[in-house]
Amino acid sequence: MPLEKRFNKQEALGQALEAFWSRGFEATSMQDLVDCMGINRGSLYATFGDKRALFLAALASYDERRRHMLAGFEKRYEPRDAIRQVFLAFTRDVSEAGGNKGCFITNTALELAAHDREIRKLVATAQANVEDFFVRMIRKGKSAGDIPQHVRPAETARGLLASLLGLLVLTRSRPEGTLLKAIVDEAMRRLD
Amino acid sequence: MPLEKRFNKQEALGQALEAFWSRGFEATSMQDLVDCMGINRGSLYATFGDKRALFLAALASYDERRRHMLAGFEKRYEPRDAIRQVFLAFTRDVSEAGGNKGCFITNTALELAAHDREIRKLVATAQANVEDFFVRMIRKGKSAGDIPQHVRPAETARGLLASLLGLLVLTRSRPEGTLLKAIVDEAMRRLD
DNA sequence: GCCTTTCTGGAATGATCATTCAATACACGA
DNA sequence: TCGTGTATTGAATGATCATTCCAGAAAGGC
Repeated sequence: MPLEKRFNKQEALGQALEAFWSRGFEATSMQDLVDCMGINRGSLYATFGDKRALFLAALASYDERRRHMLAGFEKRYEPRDAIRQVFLAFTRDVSEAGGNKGCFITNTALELAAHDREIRKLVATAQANVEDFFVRMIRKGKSAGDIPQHVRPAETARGLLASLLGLLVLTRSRPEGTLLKAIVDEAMRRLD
Repeated sequence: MPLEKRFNKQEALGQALEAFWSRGFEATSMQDLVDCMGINRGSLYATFGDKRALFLAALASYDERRRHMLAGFEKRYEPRDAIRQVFLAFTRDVSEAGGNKGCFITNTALELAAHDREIRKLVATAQANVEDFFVRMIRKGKSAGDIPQHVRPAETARGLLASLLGLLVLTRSRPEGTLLKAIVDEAMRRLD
């Protein structure tokens, strides 16, 4: 049997994700990645392929992590609170050092989606997942009496998605806690 | 008197704006700019300074153009329609070839604002301008009877801003006319 | 017609980019 | 203990990056 790998693939991918998430695709160099992943150049190319493939792997890993988060909220909270938690999850660590990274998928949506069909599809699917999550929660909330009957699931879910994406933009340009909280509250009033 | 410039500064800046707007800062090379601006390298550096300065000039030019747009809407339309026009302005040319460029300032918010204080300030101010525009229009609409009395200006303006920014994200990742129109309608329901 | 001044054109610079490669280190099966 | 095969390492590659620079062109003033 050959020499076993000296690094943990998932850990290294996690480090790459942090770098891409914070600075984006173009502004992150392979040198940056070699440094922050604690991996050698050759190993990086051997395990992950080229820069774009590594980026896609990081994006997929983030997407999965986020799907788990949604599933967790769906299980742990009442429908209405589950929706609120999605919003709060992104406003939470904004004040920490280097914390205003926003949402990796949303950042990618603006940087790459318009010019890269594969990435656009991935991003669009991820956004549609959140939209579907909102629809599901609204329906559940309506039958549970948690959410009033006049709320229209599909329409409201789209509106919530837009508000969430807007929040994620503001996270990077105006990372003030009070503003972001106010946006969340306003968005949630759709469910009153 | 010396040889007069062979190019029009504003036109050249306009071309640079198109390039940055479409591809962002990092993905646009000086070579791209030399090509699309129809200017020589030396002239470019002599008139605009380095890449970042040119980008800032393009951003400022876009910002001014947009302020004019808002002022025009304020003059031409009833308050409620003025707000709607802002939303529609960004969904209009999405279907055209190479048209899903979104909003230059929003694109910049995600690409650069988190790591560049000067740009963050510029972006934040531009967003605040839109927010203020919404506040003004809501107040005006309320006294004109165009917008119902229960609408709270500051809060609703923030909500509208978030929806608008979300729309601008979707413009790049899911540029489907029907989705975008639906988002606009949902956002405007805040004023019913 | 020459001088000054400004703009132009493109070559040159050095840094950094993503990617490849050959040499070395290592663990296991024989 | 020796071969086999993979992982590691860091130098090397060639392209492209932003930026500088200099020789030449052109339009006044004298």
